[in-house]
Amino acid sequence: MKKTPRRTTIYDIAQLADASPSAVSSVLNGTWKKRRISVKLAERVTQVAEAQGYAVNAQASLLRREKSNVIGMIVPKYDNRYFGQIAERFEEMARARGLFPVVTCTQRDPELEFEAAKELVSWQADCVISTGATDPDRISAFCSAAGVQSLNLDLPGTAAPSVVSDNRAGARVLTALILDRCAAEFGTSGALRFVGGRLSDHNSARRLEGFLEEHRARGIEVPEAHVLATGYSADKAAAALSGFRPTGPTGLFVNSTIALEGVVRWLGELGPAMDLVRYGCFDWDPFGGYLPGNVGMVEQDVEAMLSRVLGMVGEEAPAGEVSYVPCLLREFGADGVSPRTGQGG
Amino acid sequence: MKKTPRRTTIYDIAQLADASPSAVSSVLNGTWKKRRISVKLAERVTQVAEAQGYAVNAQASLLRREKSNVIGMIVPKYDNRYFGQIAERFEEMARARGLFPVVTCTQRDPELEFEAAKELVSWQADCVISTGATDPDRISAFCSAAGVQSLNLDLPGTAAPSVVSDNRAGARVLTALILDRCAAEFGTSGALRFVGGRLSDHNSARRLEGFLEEHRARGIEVPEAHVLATGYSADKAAAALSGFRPTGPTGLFVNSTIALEGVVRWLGELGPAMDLVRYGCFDWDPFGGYLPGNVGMVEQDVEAMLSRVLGMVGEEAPAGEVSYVPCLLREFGADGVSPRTGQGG
DNA sequence: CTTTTTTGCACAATCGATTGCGCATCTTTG
DNA sequence: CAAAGATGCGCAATCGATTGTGCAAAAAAG
Repeated sequence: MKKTPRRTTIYDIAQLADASPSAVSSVLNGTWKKRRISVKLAERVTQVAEAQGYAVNAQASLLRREKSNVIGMIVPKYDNRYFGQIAERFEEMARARGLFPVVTCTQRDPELEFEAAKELVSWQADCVISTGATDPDRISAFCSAAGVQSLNLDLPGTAAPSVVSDNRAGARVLTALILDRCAAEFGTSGALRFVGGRLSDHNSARRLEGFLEEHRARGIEVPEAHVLATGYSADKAAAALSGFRPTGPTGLFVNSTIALEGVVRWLGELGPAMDLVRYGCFDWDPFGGYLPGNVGMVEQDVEAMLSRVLGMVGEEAPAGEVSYVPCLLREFGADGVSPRTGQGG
Repeated sequence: MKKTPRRTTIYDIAQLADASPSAVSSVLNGTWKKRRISVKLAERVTQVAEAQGYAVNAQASLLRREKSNVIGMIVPKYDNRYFGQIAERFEEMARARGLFPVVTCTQRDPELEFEAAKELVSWQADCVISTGATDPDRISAFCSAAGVQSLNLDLPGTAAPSVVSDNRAGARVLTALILDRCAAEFGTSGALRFVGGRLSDHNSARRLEGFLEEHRARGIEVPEAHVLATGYSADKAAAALSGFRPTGPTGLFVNSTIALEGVVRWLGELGPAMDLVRYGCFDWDPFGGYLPGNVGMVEQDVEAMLSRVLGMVGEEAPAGEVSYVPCLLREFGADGVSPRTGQGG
């Protein structure tokens, strides 16, 4: 355990174990049976390597190989349950498939997204997955020029295959739940308000579709003023609601947990009028169910999305193809447990 | 934009730009002035590279360099605000310092932690940061044998310098807050209950110290049965409380947001008795402030911790040295806003 | 005891970028 | 116009691991 100025290499080990570098290499990477190295030498090498605290130089190793098994993912944020789960489960599932996951967080910054993707290509990633990217097509174009596969997750693109939640169906089921609960608890069920997100965003647009669809199916008209998709931040959601003081039963469709933060802030300032409000949220958070007035949340099926996207790694698929994954609805307060699936066409 | 079977290399570019590979290399990595390459050639090369969608082969590049500027971090989970923030801010801050952050999530699995650290060394990381690691010393030993710097974050080790929150002081301030609020709202202030975590865990042990210290300072004795540090999970926290039905004013010190999930579950089953309960939580979550009965949360100062730990990269520091970072207290319900600092000695 | 086969291992080229060195050409100086 | 210096760029070695190939020695076959 002396301080070596340079890291130990297979050459050092070769010398110590009285073997050749090629023998050492094959022993340490497991190809030694095929190279007919004796068990005796293999054990000797392994021991020396262990004793020296050897770790392969991934750079040298990957430089020589043709496949890197590195799989890159860019993610906008780690600070909410959804993306946190995606990153965490992705690493786990990729590892289970013998791949080397490299995840990097790009803060919803389009420029950073592109730089990060480029960096992943530099690291010889075999595939780059763009999660919730603002400009996935730019990334796909670059990857395709570099001969690297790219896939989109959470937000679709046109230049690579995409896996996204079935936002429309999920939103419709959530809308139905909120309307039902308002009806059950208040007897009345006017049009809900749609809070948070931005309609230029694909997912928000799909959710609004589902939201409107369910209203239409019930013959409820949604006034334009009920659509408060003013942006992705707690402040913006709170600001959008700030002028509104409910005087009767009120239902909200909250579009993301970040918007939910703004909604509960607004609720807190409402005083007793807050008892007139019921809401549901698209996206799940463990504390969501304990917030007063919350009737349910939609959880996106991260596991299913990831296994679908990982199944596409190394496969050919048409560029614009979009694969929809059903969401799960978690209802609170009524029976409280069993999630029902936001299936649908 | 034709599909190249192999990625573009400097040799391809050299040919297209009618230059030598060494010229191309120096142009693309910015050292071309020092190598007296003409602006004309530099521009030509840059253009060809752009047109070909060139991205350096990081493997080849790093193999030749002596410093990689790669800085690795292992993190137990992404699924709570604290670690999510750490990962996210770490990437940002490291990048700002010209480093290449590589973060990997190890699920609190000691074996996986070690494997991940080894992998980071393979990637030629100049420094490995172990965050919340169960066995940081093992990682440090390996790194030191490989000649790689290692640092500990969140949980201290003895084989490398550590940066941790001042858990004791933070816990004491939180304890004081809960006791004060119980006194203010109920008039009485018996001993709180300490819920969640495990005392074999360094941070939990320090927090319990602060908890007991504040009680002692107020002359309040803490019955042994009030310490419910039964583990790190919502279920365990809920189970620890399940037999308990408060009959009078009750205060809880909740040790982590994961335990808080269990506590609010328990609260939900309490019915009206839940109005007798006030609690505070060590660790912050954006929805925490809206949970009924929550008087405050301690937020660890991620920014400060990271800038301190990043400041140690490349520096010599005594192995066992522990650097304590003050926490921030966020109070809810009373004035609700200004965080006061969990300073103290 | 040969010939053939198998076993066990080493040699050397290679992956792509970096970089010390050196050689032309061009410019300036005396 | 020659000598000295500056400018512009290419050559080739190098980083550490992988892998096709080849060559002894040992074992098996005849």
